[in-house]
Amino acid sequence: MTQNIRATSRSLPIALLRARETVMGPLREMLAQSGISEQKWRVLRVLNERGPSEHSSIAAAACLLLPSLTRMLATMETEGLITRASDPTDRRKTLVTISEAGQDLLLAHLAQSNAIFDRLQAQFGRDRLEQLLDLLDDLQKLDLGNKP
Amino acid sequence: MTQNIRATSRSLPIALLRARETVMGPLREMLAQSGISEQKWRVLRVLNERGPSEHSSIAAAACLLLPSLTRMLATMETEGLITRASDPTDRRKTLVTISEAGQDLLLAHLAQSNAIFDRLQAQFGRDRLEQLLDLLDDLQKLDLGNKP
DNA sequence: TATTGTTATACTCTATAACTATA
DNA sequence: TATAGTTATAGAGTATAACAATA
Repeated sequence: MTQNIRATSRSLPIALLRARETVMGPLREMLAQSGISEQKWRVLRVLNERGPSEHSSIAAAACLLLPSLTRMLATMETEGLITRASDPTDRRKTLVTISEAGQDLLLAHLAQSNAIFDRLQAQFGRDRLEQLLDLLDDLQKLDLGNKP
Repeated sequence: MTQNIRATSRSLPIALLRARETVMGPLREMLAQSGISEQKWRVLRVLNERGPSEHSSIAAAACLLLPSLTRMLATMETEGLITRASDPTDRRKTLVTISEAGQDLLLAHLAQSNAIFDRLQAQFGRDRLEQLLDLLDDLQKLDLGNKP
């Protein structure tokens, strides 16, 4: 066993991934029923939260690369989940908007999604969950010299 | 804007992912130099920590599916990073061991990896980082009724 | 009959670069 | 010349199911 290497449970990337896999377990059942991928779910959540948005801004918020997003949005448009229109003030930009059907999809799974969150909160503790979310939010805001 | 839906920054799966992307930024440069994928890196870390391990155990610890792992290990064996041998006490099982070359690869990037961690620790605060790692470790241990 | 792992298959996302169009 | 987004392409990982070997 090599020395000086941090335990994997104290490796932040690995710890974040393991925690995420634990949380995603029950959510994946829900997503399977909804018929959309985890990535598309994030895009809908971001659009619902921010309103009409540019591709770059969606990609950053949903943790996706622009080329991935481009193709996903094309599919989502044919599925009627979003609409696209070019920005009149700068025609290089495209503004993406969540459709009624997209909002309905989010709402249709809201109860189930909240139930999963509540169960997690009950097991983990409300205060500690808030504390964790605060720490994660601060971490995400750090500038580590990437994201150029 | 639909009501009653949690802000994405308070969605645990999204918050975990965004935090992870922030942390992975500088690490990806390191991995690009090492020539192996993020997934293979996790497998090496797990093997280095646990010693000879079965596929199922590696898959769970490195957050990979068994079929993905099977093919990755085949590649890693030809690359000389690991060795495989069937368990003499139960010949269904395969024991995977990190090779010298695999350990050397981890060690070759240890200084760089530690520097990245130290920079993060300096910006985020040592205590808060420890607190975060503790919370993540506890979260990962929860039984949410998945992982059957 | 249950467990461990492999193979097969289809699909999605990732990653990089080259390209278009607008500014 | 820089920016926003698209297209092209290759490849890697994901997800499911079906299968083999062993227990």
